[in-house]
Amino acid sequence: MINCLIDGDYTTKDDKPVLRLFYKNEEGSYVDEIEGFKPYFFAIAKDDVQALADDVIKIDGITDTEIVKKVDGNKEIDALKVIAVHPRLIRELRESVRLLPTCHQVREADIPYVRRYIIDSGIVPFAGAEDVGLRVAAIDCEIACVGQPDSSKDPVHMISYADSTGFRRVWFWGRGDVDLEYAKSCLDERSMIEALLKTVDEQEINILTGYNTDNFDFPYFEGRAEKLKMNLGFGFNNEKLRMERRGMNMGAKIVGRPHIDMYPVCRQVFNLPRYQLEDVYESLFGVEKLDIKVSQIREFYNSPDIEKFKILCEYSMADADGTLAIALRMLPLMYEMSRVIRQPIYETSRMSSGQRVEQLLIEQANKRGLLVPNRPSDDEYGNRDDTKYEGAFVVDPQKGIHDNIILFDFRSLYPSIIISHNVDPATLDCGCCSDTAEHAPNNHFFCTKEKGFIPDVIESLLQKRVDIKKELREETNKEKKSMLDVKQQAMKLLANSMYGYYGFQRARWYCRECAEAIAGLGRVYIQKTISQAEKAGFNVIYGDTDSIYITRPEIDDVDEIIRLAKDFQKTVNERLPESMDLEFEGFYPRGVFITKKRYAVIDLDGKLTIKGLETRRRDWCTVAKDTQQKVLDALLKDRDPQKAAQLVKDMVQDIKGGKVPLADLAINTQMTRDLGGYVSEGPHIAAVRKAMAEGMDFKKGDIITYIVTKVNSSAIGDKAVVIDSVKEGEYDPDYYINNQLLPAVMRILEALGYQEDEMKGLGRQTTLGSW
DNA sequence: ATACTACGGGG
DNA sequence: CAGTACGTAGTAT
Repeated sequence: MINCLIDGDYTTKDDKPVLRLFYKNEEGSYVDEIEGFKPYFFAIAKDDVQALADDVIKIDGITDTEIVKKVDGNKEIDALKVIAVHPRLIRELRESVRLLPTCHQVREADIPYVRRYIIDSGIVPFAGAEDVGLRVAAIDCEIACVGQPDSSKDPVHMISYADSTGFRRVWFWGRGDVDLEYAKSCLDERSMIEALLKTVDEQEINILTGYNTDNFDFPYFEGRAEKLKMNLGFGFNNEKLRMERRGMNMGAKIVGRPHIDMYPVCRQVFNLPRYQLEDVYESLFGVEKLDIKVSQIREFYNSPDIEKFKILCEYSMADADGTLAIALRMLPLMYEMSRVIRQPIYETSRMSSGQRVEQLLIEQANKRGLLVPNRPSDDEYGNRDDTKYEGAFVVDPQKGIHDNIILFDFRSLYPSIIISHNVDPATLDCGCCSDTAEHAPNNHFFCTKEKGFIPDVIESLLQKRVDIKKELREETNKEKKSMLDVKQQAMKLLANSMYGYYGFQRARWYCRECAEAIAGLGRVYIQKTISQAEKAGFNVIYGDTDSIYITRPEIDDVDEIIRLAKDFQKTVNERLPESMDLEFEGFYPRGVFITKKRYAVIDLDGKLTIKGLETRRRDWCTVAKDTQQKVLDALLKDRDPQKAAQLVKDMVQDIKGGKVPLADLAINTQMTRDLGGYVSEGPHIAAVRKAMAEGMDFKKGDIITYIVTKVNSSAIGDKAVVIDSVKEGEYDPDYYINNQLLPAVMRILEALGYQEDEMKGLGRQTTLGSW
């Protein structure tokens, strides 16, 4: 019988912690309660560990101490294991211990109780997840409101639901039945929400998913539940939904029935210019998902035309269906990640790659008796150098438009470098190998006698990956094959993150010298690869750290180019050590390269990858965003720089002529605090102050929509006026040309030899035609 | 020059 | 709840 751990938390009974582990097996779901696991951390003595032990045991709340042998960096030491009554006391206790005169420092005092238990117990979360029949449901809600949805006023009007058993529903209220099989009319908002809760429970759902549900749907539900005095028992045994702060975002935590928001997962795994549900769906499945404009939700919900209302139902259903499809594709990767880093999926799915690597290292360190380094304090963090390493490989791009581009990726080279050179903070510049070890270009070297911890961890990851790939080759069952493929992907993602982790300023195992050494050593391989590419007739147009873009300008036949590139890749990989791999990342029919870190390429499906040029934010006006998009389309789709330049010139004239509608010039910025809370006030707040003087009302959380008007002042704030107080044509053309339109498009057109003055109709024609 | 504030996804 | 992102860009000061 496989018992698959899907979640865990703890409660308190008689002032003692009780772990609750939520499992699913073939027979159903159950909870395992565990008592008696005591929280602990470590203390290191100034000089006398026994004296420290004598002091520590006197502190209230500490039940026991134990002197244990631990390895710290490369020294073996006597550490004091400090055992406490309850996890919630740890914060205070670690301070008391840290301040003892006999104490040098405390360690591992910030590892949450449940995580610590999973590490110590050896339990693997999501073991057998693919075999116990986990049930996944996706939900989505619609609010038919004017302006910003506000949970204290606007009710939820529609909820859609789709689960992995094939059950689908759209619930709504305030309208009569429609002839759609899945659509059900409810009495009111309350009974609609109750229908959702009941369905989740009756369908025995294990994993709840949604899209941006952490920051929208669930907080909104919570606001409504407060208003309606309802309990949101989304969890196993009706455990309540709980919103928690995770950094600057929210996390919707549902105990026993983990909620996985697909938005952060997709951001992690895919590289797209935008991450709207429609974008992700299309990039995964290659077909468009039904989509309607936000303003149409209210229009269709209130429309007397039943057909329009039906479109709204279909749209809502498509959102839940689409989210479920994405979840079913992505969750296996998250299950495997959870298994490898041995953490609950709620946390795993929301971690950055750095945090995942760190979690793996914490688990592995514990297994090997190594003390985990502390996280850097704010001071240490600030002092860690974030300038670019000298060793990193970046070349200035060949500016302009290029055709038929191949992207190769070196990221997979770095794990092998870490292993072969034994790159680790504890082996760095050891006392014994200065003469014998090979020195990296940054002049550092690594011990050749003692194997480092991190190289060892990566080696076992890569070994596992080799084993999985072998299994994969022998497996014939399609489902099992894809399961194995996901597993090897997880190993690769973790192994490939380690280089970045060394340079990550918040890392416990931060080591700038290590990151620099890896980049420097990698450069040798990269440069060798580049000269091989050039020898093979390729033109290297851009390279940055771990990737190169190459072309064959003289060949027109795309298949031929791809064939040559793959031949080249094969030759390179044959000469590389076995564990190293140059990867074929993609083929792009066209790209425009501007400067380091700034370029855009288009793939065969017409999808753009844009780096360093993004203006797709609500604090840019539509004119700037749209014109930039049109410029990129003209360059990448039509290969027509003159068309790109002309449409910018035309837009400049339109703006100058006062012809652009205010809606296209509106800038949206959120008021994130109360008026009194600002130290520095941006244009949106200046606009709010003016509007309030005229009797309008604004509050924290509102999105301020403003126009920059013609006022004789150099401060943008003086010119900013909320859109309702501005008449058509009363905008400041200079601002929109110089601060919105041109910044957005010139970063691209510059690379093609165009200058600002020319766009404004001032300068002469310069290098036109030569591009 | 430095500090502050905002962006993403969702309706 | 033993844990509070992230990297970057525009504007104010």
